[in-house]
Amino acid sequence: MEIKIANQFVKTFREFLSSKGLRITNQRLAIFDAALQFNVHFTAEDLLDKARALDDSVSRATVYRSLPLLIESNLIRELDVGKDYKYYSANMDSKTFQAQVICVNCDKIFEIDAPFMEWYGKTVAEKLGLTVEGQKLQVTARCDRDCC
Amino acid sequence: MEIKIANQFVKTFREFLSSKGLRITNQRLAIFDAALQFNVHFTAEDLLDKARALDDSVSRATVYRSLPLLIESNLIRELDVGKDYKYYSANMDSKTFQAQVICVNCDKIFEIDAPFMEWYGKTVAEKLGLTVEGQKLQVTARCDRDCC
DNA sequence: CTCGATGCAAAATTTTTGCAGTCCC
DNA sequence: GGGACTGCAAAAATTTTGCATCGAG
Repeated sequence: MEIKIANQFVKTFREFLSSKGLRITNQRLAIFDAALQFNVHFTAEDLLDKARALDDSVSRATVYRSLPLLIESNLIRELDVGKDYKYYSANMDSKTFQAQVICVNCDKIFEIDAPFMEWYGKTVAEKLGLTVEGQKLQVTARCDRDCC
Repeated sequence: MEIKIANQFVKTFREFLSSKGLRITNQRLAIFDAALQFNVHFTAEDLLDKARALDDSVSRATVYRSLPLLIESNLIRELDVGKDYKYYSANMDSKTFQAQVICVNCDKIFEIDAPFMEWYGKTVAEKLGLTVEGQKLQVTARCDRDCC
């Protein structure tokens, strides 16, 4: 069943590429497959490693060139939590707005639904006469003992 | 009067350095003075330029080594809006929590009071059993025509 | 076949660091 | 005078890019 779900996403990805007139290459498929294998957030370098396990011809450059496509296709989300590198995660169709809680002790990232925020940010931006494109709420926190 | 206010902050900075057993050097003073001259957000490179106008012996390394001090002293705030470099701004004692609205058209950063958010983020993190260290709300938006 | 896509390595960009010399206290 | 501080340039670290080659359609 897991595999069926993954196949569903792969199909969506292939359709996205086709609709944009982009080519369906082994490398792009390997990178996307690799992204789906992560249960937690991953970095570009993590993704390169796992993609190479599927197709060892995948290069770092192609990973970096593919990430914007995956984001544009809405199948991957980018998470900038203020580190020098970015995190990514497969976007399993979570429709509601999510806030991130980042633990400074264990570096774990919790994502929690915060549907109210969407309204709040929109209201704030519209007061300035701007059109909202996106928003994020990040809480930096510290685990006392047993969070990890 | 502007100058008097600035002098007040400079005094605070000198006291901060002394209390930490750090030395009061011309370079550190020039960098801090330069930071106070900005009316808008600035980057490390902006700060280097302006600090060099006050003391041309200031090096890039010293700017980068001073920024953490200025942040720790609570006289400067760091703003990571997801670009590859960071923004900074003199922290003129704004006590309330502020959200940032970043325009993708003109790159302008608006800061608005959002005191409610502080409570919201805290509540969310505490539900996870974590202690809040800090938080930020960022809205990415687009100006239609006359915002800049 | 054609042109988009890739791999490689070099470049770019921001920030950090090692080291020898400087100057605050 | 001693050790914190600085400047310089090289190093880090992540991401981007130029170019020759490859391969999807």
